[in-house]
Amino acid sequence: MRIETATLKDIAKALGLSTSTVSRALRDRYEISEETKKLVVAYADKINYRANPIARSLKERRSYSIGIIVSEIANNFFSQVINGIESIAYNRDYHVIISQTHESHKQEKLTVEHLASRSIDGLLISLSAETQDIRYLKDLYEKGLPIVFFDRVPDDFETHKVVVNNFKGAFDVTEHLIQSGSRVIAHLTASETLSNTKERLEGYKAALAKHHIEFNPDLVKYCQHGGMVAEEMDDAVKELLLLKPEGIFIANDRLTTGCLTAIKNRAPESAHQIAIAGFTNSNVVNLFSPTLTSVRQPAFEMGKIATELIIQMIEAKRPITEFQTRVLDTEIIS
Amino acid sequence: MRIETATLKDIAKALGLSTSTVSRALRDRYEISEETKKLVVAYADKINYRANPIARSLKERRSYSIGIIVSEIANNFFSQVINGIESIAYNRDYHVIISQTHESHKQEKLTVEHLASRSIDGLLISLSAETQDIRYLKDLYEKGLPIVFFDRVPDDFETHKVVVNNFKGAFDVTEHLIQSGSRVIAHLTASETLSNTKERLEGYKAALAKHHIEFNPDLVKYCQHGGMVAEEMDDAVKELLLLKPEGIFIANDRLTTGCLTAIKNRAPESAHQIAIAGFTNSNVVNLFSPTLTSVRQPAFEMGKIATELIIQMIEAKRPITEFQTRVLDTEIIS
DNA sequence: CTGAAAGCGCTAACAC
DNA sequence: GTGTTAGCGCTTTCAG
Repeated sequence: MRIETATLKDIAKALGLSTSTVSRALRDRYEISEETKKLVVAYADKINYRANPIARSLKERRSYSIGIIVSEIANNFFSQVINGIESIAYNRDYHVIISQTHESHKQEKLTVEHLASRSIDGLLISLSAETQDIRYLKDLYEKGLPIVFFDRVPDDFETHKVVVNNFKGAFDVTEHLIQSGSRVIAHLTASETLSNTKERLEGYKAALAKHHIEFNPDLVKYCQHGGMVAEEMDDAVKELLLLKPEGIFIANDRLTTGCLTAIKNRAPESAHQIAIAGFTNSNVVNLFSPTLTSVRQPAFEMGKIATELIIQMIEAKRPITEFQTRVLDTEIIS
Repeated sequence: MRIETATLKDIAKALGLSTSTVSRALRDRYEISEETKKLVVAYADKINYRANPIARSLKERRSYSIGIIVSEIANNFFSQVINGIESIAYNRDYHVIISQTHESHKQEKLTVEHLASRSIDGLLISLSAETQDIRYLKDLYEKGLPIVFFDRVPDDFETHKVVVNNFKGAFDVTEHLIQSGSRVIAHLTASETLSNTKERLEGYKAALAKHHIEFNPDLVKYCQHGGMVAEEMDDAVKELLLLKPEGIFIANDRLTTGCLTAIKNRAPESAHQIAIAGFTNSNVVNLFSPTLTSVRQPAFEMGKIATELIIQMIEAKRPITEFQTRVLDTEIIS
């Protein structure tokens, strides 16, 4: 439903000018006399004129808006990233359009293509857990859509990326568990295909190696659905508990809370004996019991940086050829 | 950035037809012969044609999208509502545009007006905590923008609304605290101006009255920032603890977790003596310690209903004159 | 059944 | 310095 609003034509008619003069006056172009500008601006203000962004988009083939794709907004990490994005975008006069994939590749592709047809100026995306094939993103990119990846990034795509040092985060927290006295440390992780879970697994292994603890593959459990399916986590926890771990390192947000729940339900007595650590950006970890050592990602910061990069790409005069991968440090809170 | 895509013109040229014929064929109009339709559809499929939604919006003065305004997406309640909204909207071929107010009235007005200028077909809105003046919404509404309020609704606005039974939710949970043995029950709440906190206060009072407990205004603490400012909550908790409450009933999500934190920090020894209950849609309350009795709102359901109502308004042939206020029940989880 | 043409609101050559 | 005009991609009268 379009609401009746004043148009350039209305202003032009009222002031006895042409629409182009009005348009130019409002955009403060040098060709227009100060007098006319004042006149036009004053009248536009008075009638509370707002340029129609749709018409503008159609004409200019851009929309002054940035598309954001995340798997779930009901996830502290992503909502914090989004806040970071907005904090920069609005100051630079960009709007943002947020979309969720719910971890579905199909949904992701559909949404991205829809955003593209809406003339978004750039795309900030964290890939869905399912996504393998990024051909469709490459196509859009090659046609000129600026893309910056964050968090879950593909390795075969040349553009700006913003990630955390997953290896180091995992290494440090695993070492933390070791230093707190655990030697038998389990690792609960998501699908092997995600870049960041791979890196976290490597960090875990490296910390074990450093402390001369032999890596035991049985202590690593994969949850393909990355914490979206309670049963899967419960099964994994059940099997893990049989191995009597002294510590558990969990690779992502949803798995962390899901696994905590499973342990609490399954083995309330031993829950407090096992040292649990995991990646999460929850704001309420301090309330958890059993207590949790959390690996926190600088989500807000990540959003800010990604946005600066995408705006830089959007506003670049000539195609960018030098791309950066910004790696941020995680923080351990225990 | 507009990506190069095929247009109606391209199809028309390729097939030796006019754009209007192609347009009609794709929209399956009766005037076009089956033959031509097949031809056009086949070709459109082949080249993966997608109508440009911007051009369509400009022409039709609508966008097949629904605007959503919430205070924070980093809030389980709202993100669940949004999921409910999407679940209906996408099936009915509407896109959604999500915006946050961060509880700022100014931001709210700005965003709503921007969405309106983007030709959204309808608006789903939960008012910001600051919002008093809804004149600007009335104006848009009168100009023809369908609006459905949810959660935080104004009382002087005739349209569909979806809310929870705040009175009953508060009454029940307060009674629950009483029945668990508390007689001195504090109430921590947000700004008095929000409709739902008012109702929750009333429910609390009514439960006390029913059980012949005298209402003590000192036991009610208001946090103007509704849980956005830690200090405010901490002060309120500090004062409350002096009054030795046996139970505390907290009126909203952020306050609930914030207050739990404050109690835990301030009085770890007594935290487990006090029965705490509060409104929250957190998915991880089961992990909390001290334990919490939560009043949960049917957020997903709320989103679904609001969306059905807004689509009904959007697609109504004639102006709607009969409005409903749907009241959903909360659920107590302890 | 199909085509020509106007127009949604805006911007930007190109006149003058 | 200002106006005229074309056109972004689409839908939709109005003609034929």
